[in-house]
Amino acid sequence: MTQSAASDWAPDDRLRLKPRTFGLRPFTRSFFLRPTEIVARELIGAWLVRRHENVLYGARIVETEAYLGSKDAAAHSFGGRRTPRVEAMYREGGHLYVFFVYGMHYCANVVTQREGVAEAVLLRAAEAPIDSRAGLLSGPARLCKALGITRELNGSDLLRSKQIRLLRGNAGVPRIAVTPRIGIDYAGSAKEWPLRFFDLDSPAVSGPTRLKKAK
DNA sequence: CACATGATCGCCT
DNA sequence: GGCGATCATGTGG
Repeated sequence: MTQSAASDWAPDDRLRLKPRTFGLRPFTRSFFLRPTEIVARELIGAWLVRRHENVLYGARIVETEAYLGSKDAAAHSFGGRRTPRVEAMYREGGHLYVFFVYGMHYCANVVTQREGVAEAVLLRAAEAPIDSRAGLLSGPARLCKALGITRELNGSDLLRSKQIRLLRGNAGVPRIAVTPRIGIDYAGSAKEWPLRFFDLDSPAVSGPTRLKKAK
């Protein structure tokens, strides 16, 4: 097989969690039921934690994008589209939506809003616990590859799954920048909506690190 | 059934 | 800045 499976994942030791992150606390469900752009902003600094053979690995999220469901031409659920692929986006906030793109990459999203409302936050980049500059988690597909996120984890509950969870950050409020989203040229006027958020102080952000001046 | 395309990345110029 | 890899998915016939 040429396509990677979560069960084949060989974690990088640089993602092994350090003792200072062992005390990270969980999110409440209600965190994910608020407006998606708020959740996207507040997920900067949160930790995505993965278990492999009883060892914990993880990374600190530094870049996200909000996708606003049926009114957002960039969202897979635009216009109320509901197909088997998008189904996980319709779950209650706090679940994971994983999709496959370009024949070789996975992307991971955190579902927001109540069940039946298909909005989500794309995880675009994260920092490794040891070396924040390593770049192995910079970009949505590399983030998935480094953490072994594949379709097998699609639909996971990030508050309860044994395999993958999301935990609150413990390092204070980061300085946040806001720009339009990346890679959605087909989305008409929605492509200019300011829905990409990143940690201004992180070296692991994937795309442009400043907003182009208008005109 | 056939076909067009993408929420990307890495390598090339 | 450009382009090829590579295939699941959605759409249309």
